[in-house]
Amino acid sequence: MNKKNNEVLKKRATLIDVAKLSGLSTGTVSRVLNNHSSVSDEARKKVEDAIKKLNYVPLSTARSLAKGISNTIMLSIIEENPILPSTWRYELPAVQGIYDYLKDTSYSLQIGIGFVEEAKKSKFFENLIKDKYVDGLLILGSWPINYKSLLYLEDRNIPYVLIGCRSVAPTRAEVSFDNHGAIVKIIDYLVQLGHTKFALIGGLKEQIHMIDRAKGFRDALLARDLKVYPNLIKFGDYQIDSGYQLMLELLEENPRPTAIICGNDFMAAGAIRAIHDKGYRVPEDFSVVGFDDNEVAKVISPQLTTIKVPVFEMGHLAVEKLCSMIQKDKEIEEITILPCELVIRSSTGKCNQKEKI
Amino acid sequence: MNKKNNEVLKKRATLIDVAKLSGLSTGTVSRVLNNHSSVSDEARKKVEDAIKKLNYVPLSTARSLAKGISNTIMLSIIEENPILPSTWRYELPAVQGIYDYLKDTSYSLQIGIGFVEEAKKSKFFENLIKDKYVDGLLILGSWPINYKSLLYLEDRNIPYVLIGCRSVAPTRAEVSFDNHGAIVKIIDYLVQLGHTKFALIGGLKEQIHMIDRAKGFRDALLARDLKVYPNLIKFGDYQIDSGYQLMLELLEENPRPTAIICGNDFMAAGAIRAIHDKGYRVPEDFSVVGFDDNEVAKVISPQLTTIKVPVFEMGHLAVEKLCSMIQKDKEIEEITILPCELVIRSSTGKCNQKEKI
DNA sequence: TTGTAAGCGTTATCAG
DNA sequence: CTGATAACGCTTACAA
Repeated sequence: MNKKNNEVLKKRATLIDVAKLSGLSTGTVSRVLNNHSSVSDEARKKVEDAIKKLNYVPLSTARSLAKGISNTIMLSIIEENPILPSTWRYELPAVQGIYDYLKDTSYSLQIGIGFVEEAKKSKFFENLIKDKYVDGLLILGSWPINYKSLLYLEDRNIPYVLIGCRSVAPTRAEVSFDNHGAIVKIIDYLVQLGHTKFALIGGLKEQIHMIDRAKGFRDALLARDLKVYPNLIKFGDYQIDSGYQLMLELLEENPRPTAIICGNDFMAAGAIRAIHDKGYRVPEDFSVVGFDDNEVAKVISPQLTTIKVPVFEMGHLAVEKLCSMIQKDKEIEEITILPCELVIRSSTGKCNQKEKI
Repeated sequence: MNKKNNEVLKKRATLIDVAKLSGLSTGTVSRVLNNHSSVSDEARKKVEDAIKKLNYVPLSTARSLAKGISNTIMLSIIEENPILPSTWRYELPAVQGIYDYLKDTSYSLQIGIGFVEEAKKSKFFENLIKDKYVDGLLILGSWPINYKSLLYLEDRNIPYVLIGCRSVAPTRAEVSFDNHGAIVKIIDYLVQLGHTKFALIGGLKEQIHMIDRAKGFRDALLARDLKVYPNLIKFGDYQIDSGYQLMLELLEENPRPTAIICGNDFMAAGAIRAIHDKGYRVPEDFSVVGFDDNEVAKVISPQLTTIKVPVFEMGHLAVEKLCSMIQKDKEIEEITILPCELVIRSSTGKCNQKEKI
C-alpha cells in the first residue's frame, strides 16, 4: 500500500512511440518537434495528435546529446564570506530577472554558489562546471574575477557574461550599474541644496563597486571645484556598527562635513544613529545618503535618501545577451552600464551651516 | 583576430579517447569512472593516467541518458506577487543551505520560480518540469500547494520535499519551522515579564505560517488561562504601513494590549513607529515582538526582540532528505519541524501597567 | 578481470 | 516531403 505498483507506473512515452502511433517515421516526428519547415500539414497534424494522446515530452538529455548542446545556463553566484545582509537583497532580484527571461525559452537555469576566496583561484570556473554541461555562464559578484579562471571558459568556448563584476583583463560582455554616475547624481543633488563639505563612509575598500564610487566621489567634487578632504573619506565593512563608528570619527574631523554619503543603507543607518546619539539632527545638521534602497531605508527615521540599483534589469539584460551569444555564435563584446535612480526621502535637506570664508 | 580558430579549438575528449590512449576498452574505462570493484589496479592506473592526460571529463547528458537518471534536482520557488521584501531574506538562505549540501554530491541544482497564483493551478508542476529532466523536486513557498499539481509528480514517481509549505492532502516529506512553538516561546517570555493582555498584528491571514502562528497565539494564551481578546487580533499584509495602521487601531481598543506580537519585523517596525507617534514608549508602555530576525530588527530603535528562523538548515535538511529518497528509492514519509530561536533585544520589557481587577 | 556490443532517446544526413 | 539509419557519449549485460 505504501509502495507504488511499479508495473502500473506509466513509462514515459518516447519519440518512437509517437512515430508508431502516428504512422510516421521518427525523422518526421523529430522535424515536427523542431519546427522544421519541410513537413506536410497532414503529417504535422498526425504527429501532434499522437503527441497529445501519449502526453509525450522530449527527453532533454537525449536531445542535448544528439544536438551537442545542453540548453542549460549556469548562474555562478560569488558571495562574500561571511555573507553580508545586503547581498541577499542584491542577488535574488538578479536571479529573478534571469529566470524571468529564461522561462520563455527552452533553457534551464542551473545555479552554483562560491565564496570570494574560492573565486580567486585560477581553477574556480573549471571546478565549477567541469562535470556539468552548460551552454553559457552568468557570473554574479562584487569582486574582481581571476582572469586565469575565465581562460578555461575561453578555451572551451563557453560564452559568459559578468554581472556587476569585472576582471583585470578585458572580458567579452559585462552588465553592470553605474556606481560612478550614482555618486555624481547624489553630489549634484546635495550641491544644489547648498552642501560643500562632503564625507564618504565607504564599504569594503577593495570591492569593485566601492572603488568606482570612491572615484566618483572625488571626480564629482573636483569637477565642481569643491575640495576633497582626505580625512573625510573613510572605509568600513558595510555593517551598521562600522557606519556608526566612522560617523563618530567624522564628527571629530576638521572641517566637519555637512553631507555624508554612505556605502550602503546599513552604514547610513549606523551613521544616523551616531548623529542622533551625539545630539544632532538629520537632516537639519547633517544630510545622510545611503545606497541600495534596502528595506531599512524606509524603516529608519528619518527615512533614507538612497540609490536604487536596477538589479532585476541587470539579470534580465545579461541573460538576454548571453543567449544571443550562444545562439548566434556571435562574439558580442560589450559592456553595458545601467543607470541608477536617486530616491529622495527625508535624510537629506538644505545645508544650514553658515559658510566661513 | 576576433574569432577564435575553430580548428585549434580543443575538442572535448571522450571516453573512447581515454580507452584508446590507455589501451583498454570503453567498458573498463567506464568501470573505473563509476568505481566498479572489478577492475585491476593496473588497469585502473592506466585509465586514470589517460584521463588526466586528456583532461577528460564525462559528459553529463550522455551519462544521464545511459543511466536513466538526470543527476539534477530542481528547486521550485513559489513567490508572492508582488514580492514581499521579507521573501528575499527568506529564500536565499534556503538556496544556500541546499547548495551547500549539493556541492559535495554529483547533483546539479536547477531553479524554477513561479508565483503563488500559478502554483494554485493543477498543472503547475507539470508545466514546470515536463520539458526538464529532474530526479527530484524541492518546493519552497509559504502558501498551500495545490495537491492535484503534486499528483503529477506522484504519477511520474518523482520524489519531492516541501520546504516551509504544505498541501491540503498529506504529502510524503516536509521540512518546516515551528511557527506555533515560536509564538508559544514569545508568550512564555512575555508572561514572565508580567504581560497579560496580548495583541496579534498578523501578516497575510491565509498564508500558512500565519495560520499556524495565529493558532499558536490562541493556544498559548488559553493554556495559561489568559484571555483571548478577538478585537486584539488583526491581520495586515506584512508591510510597514499595515503594521503602523493596525497599531493605531489597537491603541483605540479596549482593553489595550501591553504586548504586541507582529507578523514580521517590518510590521513591528511600523507598530513601533505608530506607538512613538502617539507619544508612547517602547518597551516602557508597550512591548513589541517581530518575526524573522530581518536586518531591520537591528536598525530600528529600540532594537527588536524577534524570532530567528533556521532557513539555511531547512534547505540543507530538505535536500538531504530528498537525496536519500532518490538514491535509496526509499519512501520517506516524514514531517520535520525545526525549532525557532527567540532573539531578545530591547523592544520588550517588564509590564508596567497596573492590573485593574 | 576484461572486451564486445547493444542500448538510452534524439537529431541529422542521405537517399528516395 | 518522408524514411532509414548512423551518429551523440556513456553504461551495462553478456561473453570470454
